[in-house]
Amino acid sequence: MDDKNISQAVVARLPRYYRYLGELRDSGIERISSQDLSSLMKVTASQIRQDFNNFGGFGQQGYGYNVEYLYNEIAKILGLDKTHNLIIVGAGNLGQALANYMNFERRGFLLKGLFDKNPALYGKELRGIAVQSVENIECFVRENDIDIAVLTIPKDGAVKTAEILVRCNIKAIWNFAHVDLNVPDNIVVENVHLSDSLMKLSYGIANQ
Amino acid sequence: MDDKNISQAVVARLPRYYRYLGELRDSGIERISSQDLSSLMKVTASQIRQDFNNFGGFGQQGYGYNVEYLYNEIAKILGLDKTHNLIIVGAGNLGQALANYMNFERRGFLLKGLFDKNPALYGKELRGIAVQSVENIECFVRENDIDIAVLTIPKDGAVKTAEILVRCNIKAIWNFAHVDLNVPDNIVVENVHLSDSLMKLSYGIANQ
DNA sequence: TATATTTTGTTATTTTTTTAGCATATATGT
DNA sequence: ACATATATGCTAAAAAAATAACAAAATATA
Repeated sequence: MDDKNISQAVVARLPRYYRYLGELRDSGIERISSQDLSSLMKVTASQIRQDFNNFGGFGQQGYGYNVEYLYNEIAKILGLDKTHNLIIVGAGNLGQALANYMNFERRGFLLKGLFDKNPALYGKELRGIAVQSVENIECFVRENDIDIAVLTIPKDGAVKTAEILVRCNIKAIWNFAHVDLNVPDNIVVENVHLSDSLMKLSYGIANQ
Repeated sequence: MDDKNISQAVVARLPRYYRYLGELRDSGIERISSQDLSSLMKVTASQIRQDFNNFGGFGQQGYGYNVEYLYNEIAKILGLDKTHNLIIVGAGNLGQALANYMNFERRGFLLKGLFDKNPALYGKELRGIAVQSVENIECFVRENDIDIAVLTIPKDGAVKTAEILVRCNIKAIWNFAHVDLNVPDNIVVENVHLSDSLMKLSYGIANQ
């Protein structure tokens, strides 16, 4: 895209801004200043202005930011104005939870396929999508314009599946497996390491 | 605990060190230098040494780090040498996934209770634990020495439940709800905002 | 319409985090 | 036992991130 050197820290804050702006919009608020957003979100007004300015000037002096406009601009920055086709690999508890939880569909993330290596699950339907064999991943991804693969399988399978997905020119992998995937730079990997998160929590308890 | 000013960035890296050290240990490696760990983990050796030195000197010049020893020390730092009792509030797909996935038990996180507001689920058992009414949370937490509450419910419920949990002197909340909980400073909150994660991924696609 | 107030965008400063450099201690090899 | 190679812990430097400061622009008010 146009902007080049946006730090990960900034990107990581965007979804939270997006969430707050959405709530403001839903409650009918039309405009907000960085100062007011600051006290609402418990971050500095300066950081808010800096963050937004990484992507251009969305506000107006003396007025502040138009909530609806800013909300939509952030959506565009996050790529939420486009739809993405995704598959879930691993139809166990977590995979099913994500498939069913597809609140994501509202945001343009469309579930197109479900895969598992356990034949007992083949044909089982979730949200109208039948589970099929992991053998089919390669063809399916190529033929159905899949952008995102969600990996909810154990680590060995995740590593192997990632290799297949790379061959299929997948754009991004949402990785719930407890392993670091080694893929080319042009493929986006977003890790959700739940046990890491729980350990951070544990650290917090141990160190008040 | 003893150490005071450990940055969040350092803490966030500890689980990953722990994971790699565990794998090294399991494959029979006895010692490792920061340099070798560096190329394995793709972080600088300097950062590795700095990180560990926040908690004391675990290595030896000319030798490196003893894998088993370091692994155990990090476990202590993360509080994994103690057990924690936890409850899951919200027995929907995600709650069930986490309950069943309790690989966490190996690390000392013991599931003690399951709660939901849907009466249809009452009595349903997961890993030998029966789902009960959210009405019972307060008593249960007080009487069963619960440290951690996992919130896998929608945001409105999460906010209300958090208030109850604060009254019960819960130590930590693992929050999967899409909302920022407002609790006193002495209560640890670890957020897992899956949609934030998915948006970061989306950003990655949009900006290659 | 003029004046005071608000509030951004941007530059400057401070703080935090990461990386580099090196003296010192240990291990290894001859 | 001595010399050489390793590799930490720590200090110093560099880079990145967060915060503060403020001029310029727009709004609100009288």
